Amino acid sequence: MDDHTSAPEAPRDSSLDPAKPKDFIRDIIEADLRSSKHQQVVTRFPPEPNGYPHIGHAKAVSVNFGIAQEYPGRCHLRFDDTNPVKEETEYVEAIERDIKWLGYDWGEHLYFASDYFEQLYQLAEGLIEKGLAYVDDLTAEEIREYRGTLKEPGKNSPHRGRSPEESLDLFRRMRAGEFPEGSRVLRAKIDMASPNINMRDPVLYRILHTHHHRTSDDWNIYPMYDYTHPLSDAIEGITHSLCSLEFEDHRPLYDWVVEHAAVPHRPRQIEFARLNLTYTVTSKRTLRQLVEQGKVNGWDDPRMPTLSGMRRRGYHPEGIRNFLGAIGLAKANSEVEYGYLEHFQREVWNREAPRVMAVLDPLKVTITNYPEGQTEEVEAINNPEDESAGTRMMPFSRVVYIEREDFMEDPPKKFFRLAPGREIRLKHAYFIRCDEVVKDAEGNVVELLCSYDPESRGGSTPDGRKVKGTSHWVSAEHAIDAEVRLYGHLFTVPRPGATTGSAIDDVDPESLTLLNGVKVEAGLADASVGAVFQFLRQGYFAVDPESGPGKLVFNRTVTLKDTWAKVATKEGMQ
RNA sequence: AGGGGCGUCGCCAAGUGGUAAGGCAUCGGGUUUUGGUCCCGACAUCCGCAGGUUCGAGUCCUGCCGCCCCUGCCA
Repeated sequence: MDDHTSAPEAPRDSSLDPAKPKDFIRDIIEADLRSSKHQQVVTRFPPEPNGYPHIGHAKAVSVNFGIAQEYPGRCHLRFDDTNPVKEETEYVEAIERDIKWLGYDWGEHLYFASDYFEQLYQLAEGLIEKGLAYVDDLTAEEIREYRGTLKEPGKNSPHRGRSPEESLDLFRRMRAGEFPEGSRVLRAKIDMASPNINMRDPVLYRILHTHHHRTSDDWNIYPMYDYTHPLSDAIEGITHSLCSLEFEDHRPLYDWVVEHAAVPHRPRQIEFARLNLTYTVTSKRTLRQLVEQGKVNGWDDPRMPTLSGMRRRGYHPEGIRNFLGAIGLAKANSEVEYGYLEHFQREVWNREAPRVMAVLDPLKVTITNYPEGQTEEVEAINNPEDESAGTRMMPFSRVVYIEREDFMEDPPKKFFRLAPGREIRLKHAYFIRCDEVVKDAEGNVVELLCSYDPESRGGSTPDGRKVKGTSHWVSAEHAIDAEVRLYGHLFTVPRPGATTGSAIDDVDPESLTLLNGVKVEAGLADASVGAVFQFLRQGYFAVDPESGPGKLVFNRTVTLKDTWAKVATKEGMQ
């Protein structure tokens, strides 16, 4: 069975299609290539290893790796590990695994900002020597006060005029660990009156006596993002440093650092809008709260927008890539409908997923004119979209289960399924007619007594008569039990937290529905974890890792489109 | 006393002065042993608003309006 948890082949270059409109970033890159400003494009994906990657990261991944693949150049995976208090090795492993799963490859180009700590330090000394950086003794609170506000300029620190010699000495002693955390920082000397707050002598280094996941206890000072990032880009020869909109204000600082530190290469930062999805949240903080407060069952809960959650839910990386390609790349803040993501999942699974019969809410059907004790096998098509998928044999016998919602005692006009006196087809098997309805003491329908037409074997009759409905079914004697988990949106509102102020308050406590008495084809018994099937007329379902010998658990990946549900809702029937 | 961005169909999004692509959704219809898939058709006289330039403006100019981001020794 298909196990898509292994790394797929490299994504296809649909974007090389000249008919497909390009985005503003690709326009810039093509111009740079045409003018020979660059011979080859070099991008980078720079995650901080402090959380699990989610669909928002996937956009950044597909932008950076996708562009590098198209032009073609290369994309570096660089962990931005400059803050040891928040970062862990567990996350770097998760990030590497998820990028591979998405179908991208950094080859040899795996880097850590911490690899450059020594180099970065030397460049900082250079800045101090040139009088472009100084050690400041102000407290964090004082620095904040001196910074001014959005509308008022800041004022110079009393230590700003310190000589390069004195700053250098202090900086070296900071490195040596002579000072406590928070007592001093290294700052760039730029302009405390700049209208851009990022340029008001930003902090370059802070003292942190913290163990680092890679450099251990080698360092007592750690460089800030605004200093580390541009220099790492420059060191690696990144040509286009693509990041999200909130860094637009940092670009002057990015350029300042690259210009004044002693590095030869000048990368260009370009910003684009990050992905927002309705009914979901992509803030690491909120995601962490969901996990820690037990609102979900871990980072890979199928309701989570994490890539590990989506993988467990049965999402196909190709569908995610196609989605990301379809939403485009622009600078306008936007919010994409969740259903658009689902569309691309249906699109790939419709093509790929084997069809199988599973009855989610079983209703017993006894075929009264079918010989007791007899079993026969009918041939079923595995995938009408893929002839090479072939067929399989399904056991048929006197007692079968059909979906409870496929029967109505008193059907409305547009209901095409089974009802007293009506005939439907059991897919790939026979026509059956409902003769009698059996109820319990409370009046609930517990069983249907039907008769079948022996002439209709395979699903059609010699007389050519039609039925309006076709149901999936499973032989009672041969079916096996499974647990099925149905998922709805994790949140009750399209914009979690928008009105309540806290996304956690908008969590839908009923986003998970557990189904226990599900009856599935016996052939599913040895389905491998991660495999995805189409449960006929129901949707796509993925085998959950919690499955084991004698225990089958499925996660609903996405439903099929359901025109009937739409009609029924409109008619006020359901 | 601010600075940086963004506003084209319900949701994304092309468009780079020559008379509004495409996808999703929606609405009709056809095919169908999945009310799935597939196929056909409809869906912005209009581009945040108001002026102006031009033979011609979503694209240029001016002025408004609205939304997002920035005052971590986080990234």
